[in-house]
Amino acid sequence: MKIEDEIKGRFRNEYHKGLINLTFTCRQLSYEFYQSLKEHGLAEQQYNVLRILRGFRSGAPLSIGFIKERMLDRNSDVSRIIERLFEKGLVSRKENPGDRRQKSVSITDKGIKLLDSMYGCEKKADTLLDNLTPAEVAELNRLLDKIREKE
Amino acid sequence: MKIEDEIKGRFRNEYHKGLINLTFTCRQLSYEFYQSLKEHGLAEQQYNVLRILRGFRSGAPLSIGFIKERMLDRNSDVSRIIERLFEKGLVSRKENPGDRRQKSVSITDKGIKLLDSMYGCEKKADTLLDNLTPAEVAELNRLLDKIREKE
DNA sequence: ATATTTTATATGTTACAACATAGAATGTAT
DNA sequence: ATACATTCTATGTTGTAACATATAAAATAT
Repeated sequence: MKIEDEIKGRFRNEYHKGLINLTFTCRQLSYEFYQSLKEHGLAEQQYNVLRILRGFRSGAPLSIGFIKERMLDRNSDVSRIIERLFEKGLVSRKENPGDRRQKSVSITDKGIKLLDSMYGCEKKADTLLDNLTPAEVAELNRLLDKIREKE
Repeated sequence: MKIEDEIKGRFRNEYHKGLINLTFTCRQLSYEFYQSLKEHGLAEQQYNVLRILRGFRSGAPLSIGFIKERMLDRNSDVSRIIERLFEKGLVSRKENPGDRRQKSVSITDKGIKLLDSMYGCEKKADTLLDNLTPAEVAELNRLLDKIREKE
């Protein structure tokens, strides 16, 4: 549906409309994805952290900072996200003897099993932009990259 | 910058990349906008509510539900956002005598003055997509509308 | 070796999203 | 008129973002 019909409001100009459209679309997609995560009891950021832990399993254990750098939001509050995953038994966390400032975090077998059972969520993520043709997705990526291209 | 270089991660496919790119770009834009709001002591949702209250001033006072319908996020916790604005003296809030379930909410003079002093924020919002040409913004809007076009 | 700076993480605060539930007022059915 | 359903708002909970500050450990300077 056109954004004008979804939002009960008017736009000052096309650029304003684009901004609202971006925000609105993002929010809807994130909501749809969240619905598929919810049944597994994971919040979005917890899922992201678990995936990083699984993805870099060969380099495990990882430090909080290493995980943080790989989050979409680099200011993510990884300490507390790990804390919640730890309480659920999905990750282990110990002091790093080599550098006692750091924590050594690893995904547990339980965490791996949970992620494996969530393959459908990964599939879901890949379908969220399904309405676009490959050429359109490429164009979308180009436009988004360009938006962020500040001098 | 291309999303591949901003994110320390790999993408399963173009669609996955598009989704991450959307999320990442949105987050960056929202952050930039937030920076311009911050100096005025308003959070993003508080600003949005104030703008709705000013925009529909002719029909004031408004109910919580009316405001909620006009928020980008229709599940917004308007009760508590209004509560915070009320504490700052930016809105008034009384029981609606016509329907005592409802609250009658209006923006105060102080609220109007604050918004007037925030004209720069409005300008800021209009520049966030400045890197795109008008044709590109139109194309972006078309793509975003199409993404949401589920049967 | 001691002092200073930097790094890694934790913690506290405010604002919000998403959700569930509760309560009062209103509308509707009988 | 009374029972039931619906509407509107408030409130409680969990998870997170953004920010500031704290603290311990490590690196560096002197």
